[in-house]
Amino acid sequence: MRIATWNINGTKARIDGLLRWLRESSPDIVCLQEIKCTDDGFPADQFGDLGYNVAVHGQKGFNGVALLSKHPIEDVQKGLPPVGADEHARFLSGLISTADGALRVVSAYMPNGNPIGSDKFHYKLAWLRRLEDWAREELKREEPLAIAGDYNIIAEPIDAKYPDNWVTDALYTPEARQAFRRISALGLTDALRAVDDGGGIYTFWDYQAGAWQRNNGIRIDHIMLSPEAADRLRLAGVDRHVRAWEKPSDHVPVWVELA
DNA sequence: ATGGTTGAAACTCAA
Repeated sequence: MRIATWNINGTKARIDGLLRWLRESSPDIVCLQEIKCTDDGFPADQFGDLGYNVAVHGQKGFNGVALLSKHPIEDVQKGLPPVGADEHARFLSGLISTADGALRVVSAYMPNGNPIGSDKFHYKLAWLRRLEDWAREELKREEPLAIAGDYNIIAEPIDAKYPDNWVTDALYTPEARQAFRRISALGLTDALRAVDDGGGIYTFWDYQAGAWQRNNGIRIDHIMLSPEAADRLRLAGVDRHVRAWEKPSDHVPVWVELA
């Protein structure tokens, strides 16, 4: 079973590429971030035509996350507890029932947090604390769980082509990297790192300054697996070729294959 | 040091 995550940076602007990618890679479950539209504006019918059930937690203009699944989606949770703690649509969770049992899947869009030291930076760190609290409780269930999305964290130097360029960016601060380590230490496995820790694998290339052409990328989109899900991990990868398509997102899909 | 680009929606912000 294939689970993928993709920050599409706008549903309307990306619909052609998104449908093309869904047809070619046909993942069972897809976590989308930055859909940048309301629930009503999300083209659920077009995904339904490809055999997907849809859950959406949208917002006008910014943020917004969604789940697509060829299997039924149950027990949908919109927003990271405490739900009243922010107005941003950044967290959506669903229980996916498959032939091999239930699997909880989270589509998450972590705050960017720039500039360092600003209100946005403190919001980022507080949000990551809330995610850590949520994950700690959820892991007590000892069930298959995948927390997938745009973490907006460069966890290690090997996750950037030029790590020195990022030392003044919120994505590579000691605080953000520590938050990632705390979440990992709960018992979650970074699937791509587990399959290939050689570095040089990126999931985001800025639109500016020819970053894609220079392969000036960073790895910030992650699929984190509970022990019960990690036991079933067979493959993980990045669909970097879609970054060369017309009107691309600045992110590319990341995926895992579970037995 | 600066500027470089994109999306959504509004004449600017977030990334």
